[in-house]
Amino acid sequence: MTAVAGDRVYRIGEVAERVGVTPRTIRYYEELGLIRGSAEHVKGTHRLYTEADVTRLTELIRLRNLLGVSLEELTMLAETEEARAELRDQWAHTEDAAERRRIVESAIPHVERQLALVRSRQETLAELEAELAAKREHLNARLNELR
Amino acid sequence: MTAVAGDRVYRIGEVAERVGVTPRTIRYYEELGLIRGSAEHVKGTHRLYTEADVTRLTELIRLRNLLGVSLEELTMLAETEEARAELRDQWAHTEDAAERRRIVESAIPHVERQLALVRSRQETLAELEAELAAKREHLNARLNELR
DNA sequence: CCGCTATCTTACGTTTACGTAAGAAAAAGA
DNA sequence: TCTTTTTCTTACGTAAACGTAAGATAGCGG
Repeated sequence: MTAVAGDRVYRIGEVAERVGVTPRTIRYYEELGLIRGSAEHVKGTHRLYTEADVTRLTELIRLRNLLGVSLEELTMLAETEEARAELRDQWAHTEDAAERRRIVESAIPHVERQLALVRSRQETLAELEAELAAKREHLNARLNELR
Repeated sequence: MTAVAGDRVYRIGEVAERVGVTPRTIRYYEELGLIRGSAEHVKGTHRLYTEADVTRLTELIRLRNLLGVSLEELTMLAETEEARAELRDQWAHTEDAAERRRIVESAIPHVERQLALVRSRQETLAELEAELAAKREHLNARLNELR
């Protein structure tokens, strides 16, 4: 069970480059509890990240960029729940189905909160778009009027 | 030509409350050149704002909130052009049509830049939404699998 | 085992976007 | 005109989100 390949680990520099931030940012996020580390990382040693960690971090950065939320709000949104779930997911492969179900179940409302937030933002953006489009039309009308 | 009514002016406190910010924020924006003031406001006297000013400020705040851009980017986006255009618009009522046309023409690409930005943001949000929806589906599938 | 490079920890520095305090002055109201 | 309220200017303070520097150490390639 030494894995199906793909359990390659990355160091902070490589991860940072892949997701488009600096190592400092990643350590800062860990410090805030936004990503794991505080527990499973032995102080003084190099931090190691899995592909799943990279995926998660990428998602967080996207949420930050697109929604413009503060890191505190982002922490609320993402919670450490998912990280725990991801970790326990592998651990759960040998565990009983009931536990696995509980984990998956707890992950769903979390994704739905993100979805709701994204959609809400889409709606307000649609309103803004409509207003800008109307404004442009109005300007064009005025322009024709002046000929 | 003492106006058609509606040329009521507001002081900074009232404006701030209406758009949902503090007076300090408004002064700060003026300081950055995001809104007018530096020129037409006599130092030491109370600042006065028209309904058009309030509208403009509201729009700026919305762009800031929805797009999450920095005030520097916002300055680029909004430029002082529009403010000037607005002001000159009334002044242009007595002016020749050529000048009025020039003003309206210059305002259009400005609105289009904002529109482009909003739409671009909508696209990336749509992508994110699709991914989140897929993720939710995946989780639901796993959940059914566990029964 | 060794050297070199990437990381680690600690801690102070920086930028953005305002908050807040203080004293003076303008403007509104009676 | 006098009082009261709101605003003005100036300037230092602050929270968030990292940047940056320094000295030590981990860990990979040889």
